[in-house]
Amino acid sequence: MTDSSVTGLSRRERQILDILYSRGKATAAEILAALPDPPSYSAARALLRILEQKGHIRHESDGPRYIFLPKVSRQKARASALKHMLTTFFDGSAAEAAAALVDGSAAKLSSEELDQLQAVIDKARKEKSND
Amino acid sequence: MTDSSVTGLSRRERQILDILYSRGKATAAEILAALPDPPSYSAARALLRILEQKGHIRHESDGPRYIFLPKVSRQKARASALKHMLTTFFDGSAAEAAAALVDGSAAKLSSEELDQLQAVIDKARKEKSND
DNA sequence: ATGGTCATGCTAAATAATTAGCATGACCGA
DNA sequence: TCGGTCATGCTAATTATTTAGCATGACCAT
Repeated sequence: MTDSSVTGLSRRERQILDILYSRGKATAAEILAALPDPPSYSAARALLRILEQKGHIRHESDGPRYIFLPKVSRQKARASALKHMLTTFFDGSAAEAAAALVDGSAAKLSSEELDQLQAVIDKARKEKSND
Repeated sequence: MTDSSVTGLSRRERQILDILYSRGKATAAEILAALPDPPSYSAARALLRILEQKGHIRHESDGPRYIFLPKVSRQKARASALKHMLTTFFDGSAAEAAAALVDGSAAKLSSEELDQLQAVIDKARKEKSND
């Protein structure tokens, strides 16, 4: 896993890739609309071409237009993003990060969500005893 | 909270800010050493000057050299980074993100850490009942 | 006190990123 | 079938970023 998957992207490239990861897939027009401080359509297209050429995204044809998708799965991208976040902001501690998510003002978890998370913890405990 | 705090940085600027957030503070030489594909010392210095001018970092004097620090607290930077990560990779769900942290291959949590996290969840439940 | 080391600042050049312009082709409705 | 709309691709120019070079000053050891 190269670090350049994160650091190797220019600002616009990142913005576009973020949009694609949050939406799963999108047309050029949708991406343009979602871009902060949106440039011309041409500019967006050019970026998409570059991203594709670099191997970060691919496209499918949907009739007259293209649908763009990330080439690396959301799962994998997630994992590297989390890892990067851990080392940058949490001294590598997943526990602290998880706590910040539950505790943090950014989130209000429902009791259902708390239950789910509880289940994940219990599962982790169980797996631990099987070592 | 402007989005540009994230998207408004160039590649090198981000790399440097990440280093500063992960270490808390650093000298120019340390930052240079930590940079991926490190440029010249002069180049690193120039970036630091720009970041300072843009208001992202500041410096203190430690004898003959400067110590650079982020201007926005780690806490706040954390919060925006988490938020951004949630919307990009977890459909805004903090619960899913927390689960990924506990469950994910990126992390092996100790039972102590699991206990801590458990406590945070219990606390959240309790606060919920006080609504 | 002189030369080496290590820090700083500033500036200009090279490189990379971003942008818009224009050409082309498919399709649909008048 | 003609004209408008909306896609596409390619290319060149602008703008931003990144880079290294050089000057200066402090400090330490010879």
